[in-house]
Amino acid sequence: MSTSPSSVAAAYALHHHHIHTHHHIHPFHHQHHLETSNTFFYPPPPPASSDSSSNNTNDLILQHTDIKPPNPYLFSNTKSVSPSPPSPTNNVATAWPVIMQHHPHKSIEDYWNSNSSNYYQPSTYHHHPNYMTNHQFLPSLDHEHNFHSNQPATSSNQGLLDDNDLNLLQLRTNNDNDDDEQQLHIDNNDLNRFSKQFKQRRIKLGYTQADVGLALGNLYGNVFSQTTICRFEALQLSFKNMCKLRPLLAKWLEDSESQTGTTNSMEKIAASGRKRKKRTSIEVSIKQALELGFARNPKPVAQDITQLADQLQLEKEVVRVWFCNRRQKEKRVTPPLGNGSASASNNNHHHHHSQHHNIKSPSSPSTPTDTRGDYYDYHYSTHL
DNA sequence: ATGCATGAGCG
DNA sequence: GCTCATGCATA
Repeated sequence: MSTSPSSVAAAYALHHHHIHTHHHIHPFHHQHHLETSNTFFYPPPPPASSDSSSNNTNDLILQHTDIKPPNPYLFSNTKSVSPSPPSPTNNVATAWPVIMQHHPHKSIEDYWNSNSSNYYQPSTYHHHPNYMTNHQFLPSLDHEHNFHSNQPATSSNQGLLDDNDLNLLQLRTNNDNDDDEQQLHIDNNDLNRFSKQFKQRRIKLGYTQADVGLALGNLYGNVFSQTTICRFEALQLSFKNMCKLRPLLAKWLEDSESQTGTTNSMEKIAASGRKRKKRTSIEVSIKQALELGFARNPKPVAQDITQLADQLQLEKEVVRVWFCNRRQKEKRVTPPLGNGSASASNNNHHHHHSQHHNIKSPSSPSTPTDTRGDYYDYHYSTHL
């Protein structure tokens, strides 16, 4: 089943070709409230209590109101049609040879204001008609425990499941009401089994991760990237995030398996907003130093960050972001392995002490709308 | 598959 | 500035 019925590759190739062929950085920027203008629904954001101090619940209750009816007005079916184009990523692998190296004491604004080659003209899903910010419809969930999974989940073929597990797609419901009264009980075991099964069946259907992400957009109004689908399958998202995505993916799987040979097509609308900073390449030795710093103090204050950045000859912003990402990593359902057994399961028990203390800058927030928020243009490439 | 990055929302 | 969801670009 090496044939992926995807047409994303072509779209990717087209888009990237467009990137390094044309230059379209001009000052006139359009209105760029894309999220709101393209959003079908805009429920009030959840309380978003994110810290472990907030709640303790053993079972997650998921409101089932997030799944939207199919979105028929977009795209037609191309499943099992495309002759399996080459991998999208390989086409552009060498387009941007320059890796930005460490550049201490340089603010991000300096980069934004310079037109050096440190910035890309990014492509983004944000311009897909079905794109929406997921903060906008996240159910409020608790998730400060039930963490104890140690699934490898990185290779593709392990833990094969048979079709008896189909019932995983139908979650237990507490209410019989069809539309909005359903509540789903999800725990780590659910997620574990579902993610494995999902991947297995996705592959069986001949879809790539990217296909799924786009199909979700066409069906339910939320586009997702290959990255997100990949992380879902590998349990590399937060518990809450996993629970949010699970119903959508379950529904997609159902639909795809029922109507074999119909529906589902994918398409990528290439567009670009502001340029994206090039990914900083951090040396291995530097990373080790950062890890040490993280072990010492996972939440360094600004001063600590400055100092560390100074020592390591990195931009402060890079260090700050590194710590942010590192903290997020700790919160995944499948946390980073390696370091014995220290941090791997610290989400498992119901601790309820706040851990936000030294993270205040009492004087000035100073960046309510930072200077980075300017889009340049939007280019909707005429695909194919 | 994953490293660094963006942006929303919250103080 | 943080968290959190998410993704481009790349290994």
